[in-house]
Amino acid sequence: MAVTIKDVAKLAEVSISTVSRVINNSKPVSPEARRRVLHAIETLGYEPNEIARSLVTKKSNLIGVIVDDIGSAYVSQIVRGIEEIGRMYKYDIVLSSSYGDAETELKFLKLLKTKQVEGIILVSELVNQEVIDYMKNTKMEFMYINRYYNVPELPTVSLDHDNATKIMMDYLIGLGHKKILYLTQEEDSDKNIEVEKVRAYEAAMSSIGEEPTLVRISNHRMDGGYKIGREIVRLKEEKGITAVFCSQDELAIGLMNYLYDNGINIPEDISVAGYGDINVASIYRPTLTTIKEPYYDMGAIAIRKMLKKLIGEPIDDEIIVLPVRLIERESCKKT
Amino acid sequence: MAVTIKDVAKLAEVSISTVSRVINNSKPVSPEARRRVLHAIETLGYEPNEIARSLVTKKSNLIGVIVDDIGSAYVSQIVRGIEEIGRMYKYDIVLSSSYGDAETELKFLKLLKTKQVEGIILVSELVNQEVIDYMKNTKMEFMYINRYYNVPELPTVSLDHDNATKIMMDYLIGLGHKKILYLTQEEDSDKNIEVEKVRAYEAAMSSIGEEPTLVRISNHRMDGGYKIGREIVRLKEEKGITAVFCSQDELAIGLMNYLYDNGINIPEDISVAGYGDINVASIYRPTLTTIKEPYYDMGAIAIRKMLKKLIGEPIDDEIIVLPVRLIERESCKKT
DNA sequence: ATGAAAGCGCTAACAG
DNA sequence: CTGTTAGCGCTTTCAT
Repeated sequence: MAVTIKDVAKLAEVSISTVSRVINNSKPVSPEARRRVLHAIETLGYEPNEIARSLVTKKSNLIGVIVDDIGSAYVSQIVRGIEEIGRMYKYDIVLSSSYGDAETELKFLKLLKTKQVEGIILVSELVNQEVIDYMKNTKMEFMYINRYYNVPELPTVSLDHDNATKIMMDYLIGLGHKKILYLTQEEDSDKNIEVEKVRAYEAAMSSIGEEPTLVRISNHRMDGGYKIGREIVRLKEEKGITAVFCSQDELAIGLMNYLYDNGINIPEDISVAGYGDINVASIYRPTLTTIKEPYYDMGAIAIRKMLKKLIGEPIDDEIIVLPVRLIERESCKKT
Repeated sequence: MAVTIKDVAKLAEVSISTVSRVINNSKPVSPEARRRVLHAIETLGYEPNEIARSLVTKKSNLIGVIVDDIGSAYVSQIVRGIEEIGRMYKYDIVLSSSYGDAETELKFLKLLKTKQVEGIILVSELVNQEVIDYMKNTKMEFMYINRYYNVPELPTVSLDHDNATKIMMDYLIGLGHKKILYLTQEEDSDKNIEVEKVRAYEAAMSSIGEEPTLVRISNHRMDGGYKIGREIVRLKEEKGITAVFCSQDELAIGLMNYLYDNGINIPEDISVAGYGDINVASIYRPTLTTIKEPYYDMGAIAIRKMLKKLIGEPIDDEIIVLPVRLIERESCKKT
């Protein structure tokens, strides 16, 4: 059995209350008693049992984090932000991956609650009405991060996708491109952020008097971008597309792989732009011109807001909209 | 205040023990009582407090995981393995990142212990004698995963690097390469796995009657590989190097970036091989021929062994040595 | 400044 | 099958 506060008290010849007081610095203790307690702690190698402490204080110093997949590059960046800031406030992270399953998300939400986490940050890739309802009805602190969908009902940290899209389109147009293709997701829900991005894309196209060329696919991962490559090359021939703006970096990389494998050069033969700035974007050659979604910051801000509430610091209640910016690299060139 | 077992007992008009029994299915309960309890749980929305439960059962169902950096690609794969298997046994993961700081590793070790985790998996990139000593003297379950160093004193899941190196060298030699350069780390500790890899490399070179060409660098991340590119090109000219075997994929990718940026084609002008099979290895173009270190499996095996001990299942006590294999891709060609 | 005692929410004998 | 009771290790009144 591990050494407890009782053992320390006995050795130091004081009561357990006194031991507790020196551990927590909660009340004045005579120098002499403090010395003996400290010495006892030292010789016994005592370490307080946080579980027992939590039971009485109702503070677990735990934040639950449910992610889609910790193996996903952008997710791990978000978690990095959460973890690093949480640490500064002495909070630990309990991590669960839902692997895109809606039921699992809900299950973990409940499970983490039983573990007495003080708040939950959910990094999701889907929109789950059950989760929304559950979270609206429980008073646990909560923060929602979703790269693909807007869920205004839940507290979140959001990005100005409309503006970001505009910036990229302006950049491409500034480079002389007119026939710009936008590779996006299939229409599923009006919560999909692609609806506003598509709208911004179409507005930009119309501003230069061009017809939009939209390609929609269901698989927004790399292989999705790869598989659609053929179709895009066809469109390039048929419509004279000179630039492809991909709604996600993964799509862009997949597409560039297809083009590489088929002897088409980037950016000489065609320009490709991404959205997200995942890790590989700067590693891949040619490096990918893209919009930087600040993943680390998204995690950091999410937990910081949560912690402020938990700690009772004054909270800036407005919705935080993080800046997005254009990262100009090699994959797009003047036409 | 949250609803407790007492509230349920009162509403169901039974004792709290009965409630406990139905929750845990630990002892027979009359159908009638069970029905009432279940009903009460339902109407009150009762969820057991795992903290309280842990305090008495001494089972937290928590595994502490300390990693170097969750944002690192191979690390997140290991964690994925840990998390996924842990989940199957109803264990949750408490995650901490040490960011390569030895003191932080130790601090987290102690911290997690106070949180009553049942075991700790440490994914480290350094060798920390204090950690070794601490873990040898505490009876907490422990598992050590280190991509760069062997620490035989600690339970671990290891890879057969000697064999892996041999396999790669045989492959390269089979392709007709003779002047093969090995890009490795600076000599620091005899625990560095590079000592056995270098030995295997040298043996292979000597078997074909060639002098080894070793290049050592301190920075084994991507920019390290990039920066050494110039020197490697020089060696290529001077010694007629036709293939570069990099001790880590990161190095290989960095090097390929340098070569790309300087108009040198892979594999036409020079072959490049990696070690690790990190995510980008298959994404980058040309795709990287490499040795697959099974990161996911390493995490999965580590926690599985730990859980077996925790659960008391019979344990196969031998050291598990995971297979490594050659992944033949595009970056190496016949000379 | 210190100790005694109550109690956090739950499980596990123990008795019936 | 069920209720009573004693704790798990700790914090926190409440006295002194």
